[in-house]
Amino acid sequence: MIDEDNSVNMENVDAVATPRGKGYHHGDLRAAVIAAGMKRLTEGDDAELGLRALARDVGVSATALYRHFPDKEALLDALADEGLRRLGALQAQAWLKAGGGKAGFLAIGIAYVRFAHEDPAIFRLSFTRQMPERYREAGTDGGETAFNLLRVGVSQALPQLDAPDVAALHAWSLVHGLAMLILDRRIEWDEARVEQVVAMTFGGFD
Amino acid sequence: MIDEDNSVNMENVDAVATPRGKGYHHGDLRAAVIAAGMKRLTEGDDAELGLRALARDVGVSATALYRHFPDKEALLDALADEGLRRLGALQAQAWLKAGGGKAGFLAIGIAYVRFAHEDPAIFRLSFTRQMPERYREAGTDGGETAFNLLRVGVSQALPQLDAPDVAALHAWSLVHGLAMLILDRRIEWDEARVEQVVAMTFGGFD
DNA sequence: TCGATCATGTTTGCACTGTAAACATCGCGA
DNA sequence: TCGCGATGTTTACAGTGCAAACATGATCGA
Repeated sequence: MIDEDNSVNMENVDAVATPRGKGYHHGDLRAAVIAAGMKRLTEGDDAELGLRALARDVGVSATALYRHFPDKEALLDALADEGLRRLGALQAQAWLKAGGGKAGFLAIGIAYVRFAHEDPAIFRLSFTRQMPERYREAGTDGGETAFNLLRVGVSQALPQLDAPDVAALHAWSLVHGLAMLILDRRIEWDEARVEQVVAMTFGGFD
Repeated sequence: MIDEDNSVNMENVDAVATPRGKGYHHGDLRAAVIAAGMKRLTEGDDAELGLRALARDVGVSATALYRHFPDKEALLDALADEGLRRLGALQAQAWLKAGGGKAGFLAIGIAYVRFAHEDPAIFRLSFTRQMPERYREAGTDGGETAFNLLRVGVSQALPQLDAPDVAALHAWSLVHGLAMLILDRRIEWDEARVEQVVAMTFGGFD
């Protein structure tokens, strides 16, 4: 149930709390725990991710989780990574649906903010967490996808730009800041307004 | 030691762990606790703000803090508020030093990001925390200062703009996103680059 | 000046948390 | 078939936020 790229195959994991084998051994606990965690993150904006609670969800003793994660932080890292992967998928989808180009670029930005609004707990967990060093070298970071999409989007949508990476960072910062401010209730969610703000950067280069 | 506007007078509060009276009663525990908390936040990027540790810093039993804060969350709220107040002060200072106008506006933005870089724990605590409802109505929020400065800066620096609040939100989102991405080590701190990115918005309206 | 009262501090204890250590069970390869 | 490694369980421990009962000392009315 874990693909070679480390992502969790969510289709075969309605197995939350459903041991595949009859008894002692679970089958694929790691995937089940991650699925249960994501479920908790999805419903209920303030997610309580206690080890014991998570273990109970899956139907297993608390310390069993230590066979698959060195500690709680590692578990949260895995959840964060999964969240980033979902975000990346949404962005790719938005890009395609908008037909690429400048419109697609704008769609990517809006998808970013919308994701934060619709799945606040996942977004917060995914980003509000110091990037572990191990991800810097290893290619396991699901978050790279998100930024790379932005970077590619910039250079494809605005090929005439002289400083594409600065522009990409600008775009990323803008949507990330918007997302965070909405998450922490500094500003209210208002899709129209978000589009206005994002368009100021994402559409205003030419 | 608490001014009428609820801010903590930090000059008279080298009294961390220094009871003013001789014995049982402390003098001004609330202020001392906040000072101790800010100290912990300043040194050491990952602040451990346990109630017991904080109480030990101040030289008082753990449960004494409950005479001044209903619970830990309230204590953290107070620390967050103090952090926002400091940020506001830095921004005001930057604005003045740059002589106001468009340059001052840009300086405000850079000060925002620099604060996040130099005092990461304070910045994170101040923002990564759902805004409590009580602050929405009451005027006790130190964070209003920060945003209001931006808003005022926008309208003063760019009076010809037709949608000043959208521009202000744009500016805020940009610097906030930059700050957060740096905090969570998604990107590295690089002052020159930050200036470039910020200038794209803060200097590029005319 | 005395004494009650109330804000402020302490002690004790409880439920809960992450996690280490020792033990149980299962699956697979020799 | 046996045994060993992977996986799961039980038990225990230190640390946490917090409630309750108690101690102290400052303040204010008689």
